Formats: sequence, structure tokens, C-alpha cells
Amino acid sequence: MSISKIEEKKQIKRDKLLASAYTLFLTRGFIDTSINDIVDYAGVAKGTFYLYFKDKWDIKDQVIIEKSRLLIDEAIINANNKMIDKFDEKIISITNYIIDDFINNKDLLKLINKNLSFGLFNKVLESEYINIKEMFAQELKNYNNKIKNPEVVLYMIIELIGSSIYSSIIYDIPLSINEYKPYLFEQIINMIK
Amino acid sequence: MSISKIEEKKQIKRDKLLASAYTLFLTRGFIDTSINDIVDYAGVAKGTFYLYFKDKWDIKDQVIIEKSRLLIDEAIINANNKMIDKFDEKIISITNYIIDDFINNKDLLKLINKNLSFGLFNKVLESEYINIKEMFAQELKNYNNKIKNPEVVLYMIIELIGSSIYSSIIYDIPLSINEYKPYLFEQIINMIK
Amino acid sequence: MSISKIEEKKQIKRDKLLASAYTLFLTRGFIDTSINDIVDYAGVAKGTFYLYFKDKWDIKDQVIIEKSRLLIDEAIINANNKMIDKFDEKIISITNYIIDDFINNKDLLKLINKNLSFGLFNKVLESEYINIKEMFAQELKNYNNKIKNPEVVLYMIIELIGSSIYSSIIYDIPLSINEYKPYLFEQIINMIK
Amino acid sequence: MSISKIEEKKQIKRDKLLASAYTLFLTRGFIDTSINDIVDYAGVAKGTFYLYFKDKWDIKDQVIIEKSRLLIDEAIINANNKMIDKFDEKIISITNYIIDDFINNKDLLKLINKNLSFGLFNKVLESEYINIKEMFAQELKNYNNKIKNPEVVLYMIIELIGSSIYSSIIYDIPLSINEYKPYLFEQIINMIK
DNA sequence: GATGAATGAGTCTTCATTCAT
DNA sequence: GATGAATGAAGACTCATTCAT
Repeated sequence: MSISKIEEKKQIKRDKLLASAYTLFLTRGFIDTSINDIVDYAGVAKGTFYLYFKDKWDIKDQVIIEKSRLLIDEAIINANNKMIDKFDEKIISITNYIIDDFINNKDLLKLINKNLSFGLFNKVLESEYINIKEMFAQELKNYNNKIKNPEVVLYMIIELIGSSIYSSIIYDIPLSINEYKPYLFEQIINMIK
Repeated sequence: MSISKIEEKKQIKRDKLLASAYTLFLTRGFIDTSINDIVDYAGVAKGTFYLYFKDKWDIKDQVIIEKSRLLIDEAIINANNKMIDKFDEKIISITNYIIDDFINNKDLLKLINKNLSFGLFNKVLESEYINIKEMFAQELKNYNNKIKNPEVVLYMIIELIGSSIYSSIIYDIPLSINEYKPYLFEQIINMIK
Repeated sequence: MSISKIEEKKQIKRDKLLASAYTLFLTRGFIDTSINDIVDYAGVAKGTFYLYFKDKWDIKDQVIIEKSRLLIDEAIINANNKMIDKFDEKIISITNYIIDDFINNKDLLKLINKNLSFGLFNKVLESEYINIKEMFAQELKNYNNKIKNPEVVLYMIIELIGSSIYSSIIYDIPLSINEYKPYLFEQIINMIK
Repeated sequence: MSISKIEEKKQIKRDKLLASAYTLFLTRGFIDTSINDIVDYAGVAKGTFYLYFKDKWDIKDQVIIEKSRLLIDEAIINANNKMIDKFDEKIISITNYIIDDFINNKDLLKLINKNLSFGLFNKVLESEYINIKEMFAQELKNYNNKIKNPEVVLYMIIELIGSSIYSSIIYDIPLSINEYKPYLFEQIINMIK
């Protein structure tokens, strides 16, 4: 077997484990998923897990990074495809895309919400293909050059979205997500003005 | 011993366990604190724990509710004592008080940040002595009667504070807490205008 | 309060505990009933239990003795009331009465079957009002004076009934109880011939 | 190590646990034997127990099935070796063999007596090498073709033996086992006539 | 006699991790 | 690289019993 074939086989095992962990974390939750469950579901031996991941927390981080990046990339690509030029509209479009995705996948929202630490989130933003922070800073400058610190603005936007949509989507608190959206969007626009 | 004496003794036992759990959760973290640790530290028998609490999660919730209420009440009382009349200044004062408390007690911040669910937080706001939500709504109305939905505004303020000060205090991200404060306060003022 | 009144009150407490234990043993089973359950159900304090019974096994024995005696006494009285004169018919009548009772109260059958040790059973036969062993020996002698050892015959009859009706009533093994009865009765008649 | 070697090793571990449980159940009784005791005595780790058995009840059932089968098989083989041709004599021989074994191993008798439920007993009769029920039915037919329901007869014989020898061997009630044997054998002969 | 808070030994069970094959 | 049997520390929880009131 050629070296690349072996590498490929390894990648397949790793992906199997990631996919297995993803499914189980969503359906049973992180705490109630054991490494045993993950390897059983993936159809590999228990020892194999430790060839690819350090422990349960390690694979959880990998799962979240992968899924979050995917989601954000999709949201950006979608905005680009729609040829939205104005920065404020673009931000709202991206936010809206992400919210709608979470509405349809509440388990993912729960998983991310409970486990997305800061260090992790920065890794997410350092996506392979798009440097989100830089892009945001650049576009915000073009849109409103009075803003001194675009990083802080991005940070506050992300925090406000990240923390407030959770209970809106899951508990309809303070309002249902569709009622809440206008308030949220208004506030975001406010932040970049 | 009279009944009230017995009740008093029971209360003392309960408080001992709460204080013990509080200390250990802050120093070792929730996961690494066992019920064994809690009862040892409190100097009571293991069975006694189950007389007062259902399990580790139960006592954690009680600890967080108690400490959070205490902190918010203190912040409000402090603002009242300083005879701050203007609503916007009062809000900033309260926020500032809470932030300063967390700066000095980062372990509490970590504990609360990781564990303050929404259901729990609502219990905190239903403090025995002060109905925070109503008070806020009333004062906001007097301050700015154009705002339609004071509850949503309170919610957004709490979410923005709650989620963003954590990484600022703990990681200096996006800025150190003292550098971040002006941005945060400006945004809060913005929200009630 | 007069002494007899006090005695009466004590008896009431004891009876409450017995009745409570009886109900719980039948519904939840012996192992899954704790002393806590018994005193809660009886509405008395935990310490009170130990004023009347040594432990869970003690009260279980008392429950079984009481209920078994009651059942046997009823069966005998019923046979007497029906003026059955022939000894073999009387034995069958009594057996039949007991079986029918168990058919209607399978939980009691289960409890007794699992817990009726020999020592216990002898206490049951020494009922306050009727000395069953003596009575049986006397009547068997009149019926068939060739039998040397009536005690052994009684013993074998009781063992055969006691062990075989259980699985017939509960599992229909080897036959349903109504199909099994003729075989059983035939065998009993055989034993006293 | 080849697969069969591994399987063999697993079998040895299982057997160790079974033997350990057997010894401890006999000497201390089932209730007073903890899983801790079993694994300590077997010299394996606690987790290993759960690799082979669900819980204490599971291993108890396995122990009883194994030992009962062994005993019955031995009794039958012994009868066959002695070239006993007449069916009635064969039954008595088998019964006698089993009784004598129990006389020498009263702890086993106690264990089996307390725990041999019906479901379990049927598993015992479905021994790997000898189908006891069929064999009995066949031989009984040859011996006495007037009997309609050989299964019921076998059932009654087993029940009578199983329940009555216990108190005879353990308590000499109603007679010592040697005095009781003639009565019992007579009755068994009666049942197949 | 009655109470019920307090006890703490004892038990089961899980599960991450290792390592010989 | 892959396997999965074995490990054993760690933890949650129960419950019979006591005893001060």
C-alpha cells in the first residue's frame, strides 16, 4: 500500500471518530457520551481513539472547531453569492444565516453554547481560507472610518449575538427568535455607527 | 430543645455545607470537587449532605443563586447609598460595582460564568427584597418613555455584560477590563437611548 | 390516660406498622422496601419502628405469620361451616379454599413463597385458636388407621401443595392452576390412603 | 497470542470469578457477599467482573445453573453406570444420589433452595448433553403407558423432592433424612403407578 | 413513649487509560 | 497501526441504626 493510501486510511479513521462524536454529543450530550460510546459507534477499537485524540475534551474541541468554521464559512459565502455590497447589510445577512441554521439545529447550538470557550473561538476565526478578523476590520474601516477599534466592535457584536440568541431560540426568552431579531439587528447596526 | 432551636441548627448545617461547597467549587472547580470533599470540609457525615441537597448540581445551583443575589443586592444598595439620581448613571454604577467585584474574585466569576443558566438567573433576579425587573422597567420608563420593551433592553444589557466581561477580566481579550469599560459603558448608554 | 388506653395506643401503632409493611412488601417487594418507606407510609417516626420490631426481617416474619394464620383459619372455618364430614373431602376443601385465595392475591403468594421458612411455618400452624397438627393427626387416624406417621403425611401434603401451586398460579407451569388442580387433588387423596 | 488462546484466557477469568462466587456464596451467603469480596477472592480487578457479569444476581444464577447441572448429570450417569434397567429403580437411584450429595454439601443445598426459581430450573433441565424431560417422558411411557401427562408427573416429583428434603436434611423435620427417605421413595413410586 | 436529624460504613457502578498481542 | 481485555481509582448514593431532645 502506498504511503498516501495509508495516510488516507488514517484520515478516514479520524473522520469516523469525529463524525461519531459529533452525532453522540448532539443526541446524548457531552457528559453522557463515553469514549466507549464513541468508538462503538465509529466501529473502531478503543485503543484507536488514543492514537488520534488525547481525551474526550480534545475530540470535543475538534468537533466544535470544525462545525463552527463550516457554519461561518457558509454564512460568508452565502452573503458573497448574494452580491450584498453594503457592509451593514452584509453583517446582518451573515448573522441571519447563522441564526437560521441554529434554529434548524438546536442541538448544535446547545453543544456550541456550552462549550465554546474563548481560546476555541479564536481558532474558529482563524479559518483556513478566510481570515475573518482582518476582513471585518478592513470592511468596517471602509464603511465607517471614525471607529477606532474595530476588533472591540467585532468582539462585542459576537458576544451579544452569541450569548443572547441562545435563550431566545431555546426558551423564547426574552422573545421568540423572530420577534427578537429586529431588536438584535438594530443594536448591531448601532454598534458599527 | 425547642423547635426553633432545632430549625436553627438545621439551618447552620445547611449553611456549613453551602459555604464548604462554595469554597471548594471556587478553588478546585465544580468537576473536581466530590461530595466527599464537601462533607469532609464541612465536617459533617456524608448522609447529611443528602438530607439537604439532592446531588452536586443541586448544591451548585443554590450556591450560585445565593452569591449572585448577594452581589446584585450589594451593587444596588451601593448605588442607592451614593444618591445617584440619573438612571443612566445608576446603571453604570451598578455595572461597575459588579465588574469590580468580579475583578477581585475571579474564581466566582468563573464559577458563575460556566454555570449560570437562564432558569437560574431568573431565580436570582427574583431576589427576596428587590424585584429587579420591575424596578428597571419603571425607572427606564421615567428616563426614556419611547422605549417599547424594557424587558428586552434589560436582557440585552445583561447578556452583553455577562458574556463580554468574562474574557476581558480573565484573558484581557479584546482589551484589559479597564480599557474595555469605556466601550462597554458607551454601548450600554446607547442601548437605553 | 389509663394503662389499658396506653396499651391500646401502642397496639394501634404496631398494627399500623404491620399494615404498612404488608402493603409495601406486596406492592414493591421486600428488598425494595426500606424501613423509611414503612414508617413514612405508616405515618410514624423512624425511631418508633425500633420500639416494636428488631429489624426489617422481624416485621416481615410477623406479617407473614399473621396473614398465613388468617388464611388457614378461614379455610378451616369455611370447611366446617359447609359441614363436610368426610376427611378426604375436607382436606380438598381446605386446599381448594387456600388456592383460590392465592389466585386472587398473587402478590401475597409471592411474598409467602419467597419467605416462608420452616421455623416460621411451624409458628403459623400453632395458631392461637386451632392446633392444626393435632387436629389433622386425630382426624386422619379416624379416617385411615393404617397410617403410621400422620405428621409426615401432613408434611408431605403441605410441601407438595406449597411448592407446586406457586408456578402453576404464577406461570401456568406445568399447567394452569385449574388444569393442575385435579392432578394435585388426586395425589393428595393418594397420600392419605 | 492466537485468538483461541485469548478466548481460553477469558474463559479462565470467567471461571475464576464463578468459582470465587460459588465459594463465597456457600460460606457467607449471598447477601453477605459483595462484588468486592468476589473480585478480591478471584484476584481480578473490580471492572473485570462487569466484563463478564451484569451484577451479583447474574453471577448467582450462573453459579446455580452450573452446579445443578453438574449434580443432575452425575446422578444420571451414576444410574446408567450401575446398569439399572427398571425405571422405578432408576428414579429412586437418581433421587438418592442427589440427596446424598446434598447431605454432604448442605451449603449448596441452602444456596440452591433459596434461589432456584422456575425459569432457572428449566435452564438446568436443558442440559447440554441430556434432555432430561424428554428422556423421562419416554421412559415413563415404556414403564406405564396409562399415564396421560408425564410432564406433570415429573413436575410433581421434582417439587416434592425439592421442597421436602430441605428441611429434612437441615432441620430433621419432619424426620431425619434417613428416616424420611422411605416415605419419600414410597410416595414417588406411587406417583408413577 | 415518640421523634427525626445525624451518622458513615458499605455497595454498586462507571470509565479513562494502559499495554500485551 | 490496531486491537480490546484488563485495570482500579473514583464517585454517587443508600439505609439501618442511634440518641439527644
